[in-house]
Amino acid sequence: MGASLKEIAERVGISAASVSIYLNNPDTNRVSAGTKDKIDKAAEELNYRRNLFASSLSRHVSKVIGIIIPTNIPLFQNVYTNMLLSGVQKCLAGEGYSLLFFPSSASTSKENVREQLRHSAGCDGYILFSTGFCPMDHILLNIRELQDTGKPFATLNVPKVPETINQVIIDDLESVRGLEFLLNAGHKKILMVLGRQHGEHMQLILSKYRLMLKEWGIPLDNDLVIFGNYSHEDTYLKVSRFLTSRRDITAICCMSDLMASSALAAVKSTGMTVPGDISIIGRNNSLYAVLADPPLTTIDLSISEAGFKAAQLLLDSLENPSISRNIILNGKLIERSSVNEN
Amino acid sequence: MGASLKEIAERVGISAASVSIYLNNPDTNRVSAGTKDKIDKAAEELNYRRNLFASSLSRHVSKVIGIIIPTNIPLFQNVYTNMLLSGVQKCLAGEGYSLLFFPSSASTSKENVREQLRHSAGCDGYILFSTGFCPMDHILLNIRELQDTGKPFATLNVPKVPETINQVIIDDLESVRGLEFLLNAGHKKILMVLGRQHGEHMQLILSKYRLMLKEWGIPLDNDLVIFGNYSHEDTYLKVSRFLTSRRDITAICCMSDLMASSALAAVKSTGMTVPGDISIIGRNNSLYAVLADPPLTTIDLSISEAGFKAAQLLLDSLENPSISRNIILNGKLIERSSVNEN
DNA sequence: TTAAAAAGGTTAAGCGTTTAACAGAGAGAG
DNA sequence: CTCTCTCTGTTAAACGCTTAACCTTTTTAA
Repeated sequence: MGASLKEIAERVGISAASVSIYLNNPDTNRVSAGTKDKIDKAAEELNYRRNLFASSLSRHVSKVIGIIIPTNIPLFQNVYTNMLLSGVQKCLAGEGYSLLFFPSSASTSKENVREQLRHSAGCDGYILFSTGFCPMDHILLNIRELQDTGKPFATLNVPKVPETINQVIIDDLESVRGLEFLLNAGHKKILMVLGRQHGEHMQLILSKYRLMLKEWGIPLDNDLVIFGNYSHEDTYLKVSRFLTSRRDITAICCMSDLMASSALAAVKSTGMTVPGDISIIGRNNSLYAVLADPPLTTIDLSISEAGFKAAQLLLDSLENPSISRNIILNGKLIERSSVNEN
Repeated sequence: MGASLKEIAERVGISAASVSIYLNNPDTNRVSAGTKDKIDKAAEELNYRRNLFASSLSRHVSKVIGIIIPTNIPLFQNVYTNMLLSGVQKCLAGEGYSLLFFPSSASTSKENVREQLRHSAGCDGYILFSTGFCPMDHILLNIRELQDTGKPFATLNVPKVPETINQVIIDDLESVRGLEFLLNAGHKKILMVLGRQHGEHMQLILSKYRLMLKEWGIPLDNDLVIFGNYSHEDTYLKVSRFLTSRRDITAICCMSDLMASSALAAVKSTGMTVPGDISIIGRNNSLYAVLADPPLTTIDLSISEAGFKAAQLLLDSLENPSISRNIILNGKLIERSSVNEN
């Protein structure tokens, strides 16, 4: 198929080595100007393009980063993950790196990562994404697998990862900053709309939640916590069902803007108003929040920035594998019009 | 670093070939049961994982598909592209293929694709995405580049590609089906909110638009066409500005749900109601449409299905490079509550 | 005039896997 | 007792590219 260096070399009448030398460093003085022209011409005519794999094999460097997302639900459907990816890609592409996404059919995050890594040797490094619903033992196993590759890697918002590992995390306090804001605004009966119940992330958030209620002297009411799966249908259904039985809440705190938008729709469908009757706060500062009516107060988690930084961390440790860095990103509250004082 | 076959072989006391043979085909009878166990043990202990690049080089097959998106604006930020990607990935991952995204710093789509392809030899095939704002000559050049690789490829919603090329397209009529629906509902003064003005896609849509107006005997009014860049801010601004000068329209037809949501916000901000004063129709059937208030009538383009099919096409032609197929997908109208009879 | 340096290459080994071809030892068939 | 399988391997080349080391010939400097 594609022409090889050797074919170019033959056509020009020189050795493949010379062609390689020139193509990899056009300014070289080990190839004469005339020969350079001939190489260019031959390469053009033969449609030469360098074989990434052969080149990587020889150089021990591939300029390819493996993206490890420990789930086999379809990729590219989740705003949160997409924003992370966007940041990662922006940084990596800027430095000339390619991104590789591996297939995996395994359904548990444990097996899934193992399978993705199985045929991955050759990448220069990896970025491990958090999916939010990995239990802690799986997380630890995933990290272990990654370490075993012997390649540098960084984790992206994976909770409770040892400090010796390159990581960027979005401070967990942020998860309840929305709650804090609502409490400050005088709300006492607040419905929490969280993500998947099992998974380390949610456990952290839950404990923060309980702690904060305690600080404010508000009694725990387990009915006021809804676990969901971040989808619209699910959230709409659960919030609607909740509202048929109880109307005493004055605010809803959601773990994503999408869920906040769904909650908003559910509230509106009962005839209640936002923020008149019920205040709503989201999280992520995604487009969903700005497009909602009323626009949603939310927490900007600088998600794509987190992705960018994780990629930076990885590239750093490609240069200097011995150092490892942790970056903690803080969210900031974006006030719009979905929250009233109570 | 990562252990190699040779290291396993040494530890077990056999040749690397045997290890390879066993690992690639665990049922082989060219390795004894005892040896198999030893290999497993050694592979486990040494954290062996196969080097994708070396393996691909040797086998002439990599199980890697290159994703070519002719733009260097950050990836993973556009719902439309993400939905396409999602379908592509779902199909490819299901068949054990990895996805490779190449970097490129070039800003014109022409140079951009060339650069992405430059170091790509080794992939089994490619999928070329449409960005919607490529001019025709760039498209043709891109296709040419792809052909020059000698590898199979498929194009995904790239307009006017020769029939001999694997492609899935979303029928262009769909682009104006929203318009048709509004006309049928009795609207005559319809604001069109389109995408980028230059680019083959938009030219096609424009001509369909003009044709349809002519059929309905409605005079052309160039002020009723707004070109945008698919972003919220831009759309909101342009529609708002439009509404300050003219209020005689009864409907808005948008090329994406996001733009429709932005238009909706702009309309609401003037105090007018949807669909009371102005009807709005979107396109894509994305979450934006279902979350909007009122939920938007839209055109379901089965985008992720298009991605899936393109991947299927590619895999087919990996098996049988001689055949090529075209798939045309039709959109269907999803009626919700943003359009009134006029 | 001579030594050193520059110019313009070449050779050959190596990267980690795969695979066609080969081969020795034992078992079973005739 | 020989022939042919079957088992269980091994060898060596190949994939396409890179790179350290080497080699002429020509130019330059002193």
